[in-house]
Amino acid sequence: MEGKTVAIMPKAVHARDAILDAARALVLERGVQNATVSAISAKSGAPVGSLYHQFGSRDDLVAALWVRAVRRSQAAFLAAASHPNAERAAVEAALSIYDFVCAHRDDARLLVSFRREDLLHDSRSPRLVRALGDLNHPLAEAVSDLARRFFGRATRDAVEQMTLAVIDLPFGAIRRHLIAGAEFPAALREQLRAAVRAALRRRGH
Amino acid sequence: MEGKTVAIMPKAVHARDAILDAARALVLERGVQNATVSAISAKSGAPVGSLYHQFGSRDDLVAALWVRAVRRSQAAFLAAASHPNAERAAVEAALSIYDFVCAHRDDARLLVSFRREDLLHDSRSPRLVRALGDLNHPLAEAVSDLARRFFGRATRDAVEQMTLAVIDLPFGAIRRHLIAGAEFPAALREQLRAAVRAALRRRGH
DNA sequence: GACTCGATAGAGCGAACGTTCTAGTAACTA
DNA sequence: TAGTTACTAGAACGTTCGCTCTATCGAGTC
Repeated sequence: MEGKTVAIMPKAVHARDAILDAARALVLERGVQNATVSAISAKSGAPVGSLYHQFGSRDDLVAALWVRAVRRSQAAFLAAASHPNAERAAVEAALSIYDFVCAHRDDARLLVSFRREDLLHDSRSPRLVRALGDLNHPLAEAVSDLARRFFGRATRDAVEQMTLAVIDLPFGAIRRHLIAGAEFPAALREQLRAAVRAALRRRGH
Repeated sequence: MEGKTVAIMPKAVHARDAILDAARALVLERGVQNATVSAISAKSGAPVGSLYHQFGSRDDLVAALWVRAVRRSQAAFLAAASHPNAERAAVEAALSIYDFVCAHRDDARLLVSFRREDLLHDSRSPRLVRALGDLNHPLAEAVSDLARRFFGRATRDAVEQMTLAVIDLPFGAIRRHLIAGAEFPAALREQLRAAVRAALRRRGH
């Protein structure tokens, strides 16, 4: 046997975040299907057995990657949405999505690499379905609350309109640039703000 | 060789469109990776050999599926964008995306199932790269023209702003509902129109 | 030192995939 | 009829994938 690096380093447990970072890099490089178990193993240095010991399956590993990015992106949104003034809360929450994308490019690019639904299509594991379903609860509640405060009610239509303004429009505004890997146009943030305001103003309920 | 006039091709037993429809159904059912060659073969009735005879490879087949949907979605957009009044042309072009999604649900759902980039990540075939790259030219030209007519110029910033208004915002507005498979909220079209108008009004160049 | 136990390590398994291969068929040409 | 062409047909191949299995390591406890 070759005199391998035995006993030189104190045994370092392969950190969960380091493994997820490796997986994320692979996804951003060539798409989800490029993050194979052996590729993640090679990139992170953690052997296959360790990956299964920590994550259970490849699906769960990718789901954990997704969950981490979503959690990170929600933090700023929830903070902005709690502004006492309802309109400012809504507009700032919408822009917090834009700002998150600027500040955390890799996680944001991951979130436009595939869809939550793509993780569930097999729906093999009910635990995974639950985890991913519950993920959106804090966000849905915040949007509902915004609708109640801004429109005076949280009917289905009101919540839909609020969702369009503070989630769908920001998402649409950044997606193309994010995928292309390009810098954002200088004026984009203000144009988005105008669009969000307009989507809030028109009340159909 | 020269004398060979318009050859009457023996019509294929398994029509190209029928095969693509089968592939589309598989993608919509469980995502792109569910559209395996053998699954497409089983669903369409065309044997594997025929698929390779007609499409060359699985990548090319999926690309053809994508191209067909994109071409269909562009037709209405280009027609709407040619309206003599520049603002109406822009707004109607944006709404034509919304309308296409309502009228051609399956092709629209396909277009939000994965990204053009996911077809290119391997970039094995330069021909495929070209075909997918050229796909957007008509659209890019139309948007450029809209920017010139509406803003008076087609600078990078003006084109970016027009793209945001007539493509990114409509895309963001419909994506979530399309993925969920839900009916669209009744007021969505008018809210989108307001957002598009707002995104056009603010000029930063 | 002896024992325990969670984490490390990677060779190897069965299944599924994209692709190829060779044979066969129907329609048109001459 | 014989030949040509465009397509049908599906068994078979080699690769790669997710995952399992067994052995080992090393820190903590006695």
